[in-house]
Amino acid sequence: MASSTGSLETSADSQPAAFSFSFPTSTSFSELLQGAGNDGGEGRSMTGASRGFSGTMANSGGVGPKFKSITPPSLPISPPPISPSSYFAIPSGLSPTDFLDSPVLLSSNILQSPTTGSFSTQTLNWRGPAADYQQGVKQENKAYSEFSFQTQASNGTMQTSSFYPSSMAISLDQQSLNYQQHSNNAYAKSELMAPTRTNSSGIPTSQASTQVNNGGYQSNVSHSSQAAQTLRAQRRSEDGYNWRKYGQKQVKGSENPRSYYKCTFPNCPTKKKVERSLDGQITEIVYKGAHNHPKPQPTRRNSASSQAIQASGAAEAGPFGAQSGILIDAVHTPENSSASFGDDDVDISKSGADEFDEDEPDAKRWRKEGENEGISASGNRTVREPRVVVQTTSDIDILDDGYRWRKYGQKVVKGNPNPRSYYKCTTVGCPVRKHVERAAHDLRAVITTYEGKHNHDVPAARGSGGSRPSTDNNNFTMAIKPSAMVNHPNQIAAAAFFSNRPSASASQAPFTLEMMQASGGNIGFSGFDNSMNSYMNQQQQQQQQRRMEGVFSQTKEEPRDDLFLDSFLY
DNA sequence: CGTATTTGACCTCAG
DNA sequence: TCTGAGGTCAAATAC
Repeated sequence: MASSTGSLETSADSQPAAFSFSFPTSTSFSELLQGAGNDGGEGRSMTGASRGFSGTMANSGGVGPKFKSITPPSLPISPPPISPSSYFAIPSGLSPTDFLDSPVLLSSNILQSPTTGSFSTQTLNWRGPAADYQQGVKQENKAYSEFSFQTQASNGTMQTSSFYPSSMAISLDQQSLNYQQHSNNAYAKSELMAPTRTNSSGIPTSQASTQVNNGGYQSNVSHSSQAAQTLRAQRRSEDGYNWRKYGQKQVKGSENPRSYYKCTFPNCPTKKKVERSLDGQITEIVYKGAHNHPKPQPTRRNSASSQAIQASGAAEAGPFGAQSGILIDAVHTPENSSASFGDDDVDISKSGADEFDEDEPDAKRWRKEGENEGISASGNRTVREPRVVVQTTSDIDILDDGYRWRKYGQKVVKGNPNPRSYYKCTTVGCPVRKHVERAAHDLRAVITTYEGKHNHDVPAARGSGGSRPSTDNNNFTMAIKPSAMVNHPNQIAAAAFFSNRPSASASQAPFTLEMMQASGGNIGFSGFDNSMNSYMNQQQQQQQQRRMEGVFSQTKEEPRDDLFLDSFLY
């Protein structure tokens, strides 16, 4: 779509409803795609900025994103999304908003994907390191089941690794709040500062790097014909992490081959699968598991960048770590310069399909995501922006992320007796939505799914006298048990920014100071114990929940797209 | 020569 | 229990 407007169609199913929406950004997805073009890197990101529900946007096809039944076209994806959940703290003095202002967010609205290196990744983290912490080292299984992009903090081992910035070297024990905050802050800063990062070869890695001007992905690096080596290099560093391809398969229902990658870091359970169109464009990226280590240092950087890196590294080391680091380098490096990163960052949103695909258990998502992708409403496969899907674990609680939300629907979805409430950002023109639900297996676990990217700053923090949330040790926002999937890079990013502590999972919505206070301050540290519960006791959680709800309820008004949703929901 | 990718076979699991 | 699809393994191959 050339225009920023897209229409969603529900799937054939029963609800024919369709609706249209416009994206805030001027760049069309298709444009983004083109820009992204072919760099082979998974890194490309596309992003769609805001797609609400995801639909895919049909690019050229003109088909709008589809919702549920149709294959989820993934919307925009940007480069790897950041992990939604990354938790990191915002340095004092900085507010989430600041991050928003950062090139990364602003520019393209695109977040990189966690894995790919795109912002998203960083921003979003999947489960935070917390997960790891919690369970000690968590079993891959769990990790996997949860979701992907996490930036986890690191485990002790990793931290000591030479790869990481000195700042990163922290022992597990240190994962105390301070540490986390420290790292988080660093992380956050780094992100702010460095929107892009470079790959080992000095090329901006990840999508971001590859992207170019249009905000879309750039394919500088790899235009279709790039050498395999180039591709390899990119893969390794796209999102700042190193990946090893361990399989490729043709997925039924899709003409696009799906490639499977594993993080090469020892014992890191993170995996990602990338689906590319025949022309090499990434149509979908799904991350699974959280990195349990900081992001590897880029091979080259200038002094300025090195600082950034360090910061990032620290951040990465933190809970969220993993993904985050990506951006940093880029910023400082010439290569990175502005440009590109937008796309990467932006990205991701998950396609609406996912979101609304409520019927599908998260557990299956990893598996099913690939299917359907790229199919336009008409049934034709279209090139779409890759979408990045983050799968998170269910350990997390939902928190306030600093934005104001209006509840526009609620529904009990299949497989979970707990109602899923649906919220929409109350800012006019902001397409971001999220839905929250408590896990069927554990009420303490909240699954939050974000969709779309905020096209505005974070409103004044509630309870903070109108000031933005800060990250001071005393006042920092943290994400608590976010669970679920975060699709949107943006959101993820936002979440990440808010959160300080690595929580068990990644995606989470961060919560505000107010919430923290409410929780009695325990929250921060709790994540290390058991996987599911770590954080706070139920009461606390309930309190938070109430607060959140209260917050939500405060915002009102809202448009009608909701109606659209409502039609689905009810 | 070392490392990463390719690719067919095998494994796992949901229906 | 069977079947099929997705995911993973690992030897072969490429870089």
